[in-house]
Amino acid sequence: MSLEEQEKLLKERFPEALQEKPKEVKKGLPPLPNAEKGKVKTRFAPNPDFYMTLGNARPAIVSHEYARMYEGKFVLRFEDTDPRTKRPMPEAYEAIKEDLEWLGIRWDELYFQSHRMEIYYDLLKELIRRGGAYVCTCPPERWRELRDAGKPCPHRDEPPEVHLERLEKIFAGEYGEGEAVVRVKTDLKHPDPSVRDWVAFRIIDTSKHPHPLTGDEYRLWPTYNFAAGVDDYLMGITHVLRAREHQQNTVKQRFLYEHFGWKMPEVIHFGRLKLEGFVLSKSKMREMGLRGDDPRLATIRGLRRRGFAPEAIREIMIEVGVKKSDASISFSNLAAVNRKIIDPKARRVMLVEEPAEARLELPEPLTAELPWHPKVPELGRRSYEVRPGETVYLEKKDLIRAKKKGGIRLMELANFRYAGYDEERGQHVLEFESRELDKRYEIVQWVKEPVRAVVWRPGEGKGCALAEPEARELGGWVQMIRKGYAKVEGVDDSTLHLIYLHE
RNA sequence: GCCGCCGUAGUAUAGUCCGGCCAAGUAUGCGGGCCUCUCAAGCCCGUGACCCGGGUUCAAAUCCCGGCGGCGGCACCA
Repeated sequence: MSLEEQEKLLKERFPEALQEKPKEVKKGLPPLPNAEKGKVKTRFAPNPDFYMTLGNARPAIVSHEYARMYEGKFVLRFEDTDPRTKRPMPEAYEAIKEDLEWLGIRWDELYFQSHRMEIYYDLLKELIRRGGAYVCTCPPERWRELRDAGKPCPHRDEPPEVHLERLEKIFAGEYGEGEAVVRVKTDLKHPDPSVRDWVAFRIIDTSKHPHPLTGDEYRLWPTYNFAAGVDDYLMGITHVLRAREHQQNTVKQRFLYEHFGWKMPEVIHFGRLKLEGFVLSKSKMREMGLRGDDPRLATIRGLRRRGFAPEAIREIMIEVGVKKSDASISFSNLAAVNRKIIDPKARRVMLVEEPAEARLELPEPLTAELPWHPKVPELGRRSYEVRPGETVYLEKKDLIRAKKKGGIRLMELANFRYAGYDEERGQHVLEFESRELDKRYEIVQWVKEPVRAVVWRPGEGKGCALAEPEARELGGWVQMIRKGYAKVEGVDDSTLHLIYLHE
């Protein structure tokens, strides 16, 4: 039976079987496990050691979005507990907040871990009393040997009082960096050696490495696993969304939760994120030695300056979601999402990058009326008058094609016959043909009495161009006609600065 | 090396838990067309994927086993 015959038969006998089922097209993030409306609490916990990057935007956006979806709460927490190797960058705190706000992310609660040290110390003492942690003064190499052998260090089984005493000595400054650490008891036979009695606190000499917020006030600092683990509980976080590099940390933190008798939040790990053509790693970005808002950077402020809309970044992050596999965002995909958002706001501007002069032979002056946007009349219009014999600038390429085709149409102005090249004056000569739109000819942008423009194509460099005079008044997004979208940086010395965005 | 996670079109994602409505959806890209004083936007048509090999089953993207591939972790970083 052919498909058609089968369909016919079905239609006759069981018409209900052919009813189209309304297929739910799910937009947005998949549901969260064990989530209840009104009770979800998520967090974004950046280390303020650099500007926020697109990579950071993923946990920030999905965490915030989940809180919003479930009408829950969202926490912003700065994890600045390493004044030595990942020393916080003082300006990063405010920069990250600004970037989050720009992305449309509002937080219900704000914390700085460096201001929570007393809380961590109290909990540490409690943990020691419970026999869940100990102060270890073994030399690192010795400890490593024991760990690899799956054996306890001599301090592990000492009574809590000994450790509490030693802890006081640490506070009193009797131990230097590396001379003592606090370890959480886990499983000495755990297949992953790094899980075995992991370090919860270490000494950092803040007289040499002052913390930007607390100076040298504290010298015993919690590690990520202690501080984040404890805070997620204390702050009532129900769902933790973080990258897969934290998978082992979840294993480690589970031991902490067991010692305290706490319930672990749901933890979701997602894969690595790549953006075609960009470096996403903070350390590599730092090495590049560029300003935080350089448009070549995949920092939030870099993308912002280049012209990406916050909605576009949000949308793409929600689309990518929280899968465990790695995701590589293609630039054209990001551009497409962005284009849809900015296109209605982008005024069309005529700009010539490889200019050649053309003299217009006209019987009488002509005026071109150009709307700033073909579909959005509210954006207004401007007009230019051209007089007989006046010089305009066109793209070299367009003039070459005009020569081949015999003519050219200057946008909204008129059709011209290509009448040759005036060697003496170094000008192409275009002769007026007609006003009405002539589809035989290519429609091109043109400029007269232009203003200087600099177009910065991130990754390629800056190039000079000539822009129509009215362009001086522009701001925000523009579309360089036939070239692509750009962001207006500003005008100085009567030069218009543009950053090329995408096609 | 050891431990762990993941493999759906060029890219991203839906479907995988609970096998059949999947002859695999959507977006973007790409090709073509329509519309349009931009090569933009909009509209229409087309293109293109279940990592490989076995097994279970009437039926496998989905369950099982084995390969292969990618990624992550193995810090007194976060």
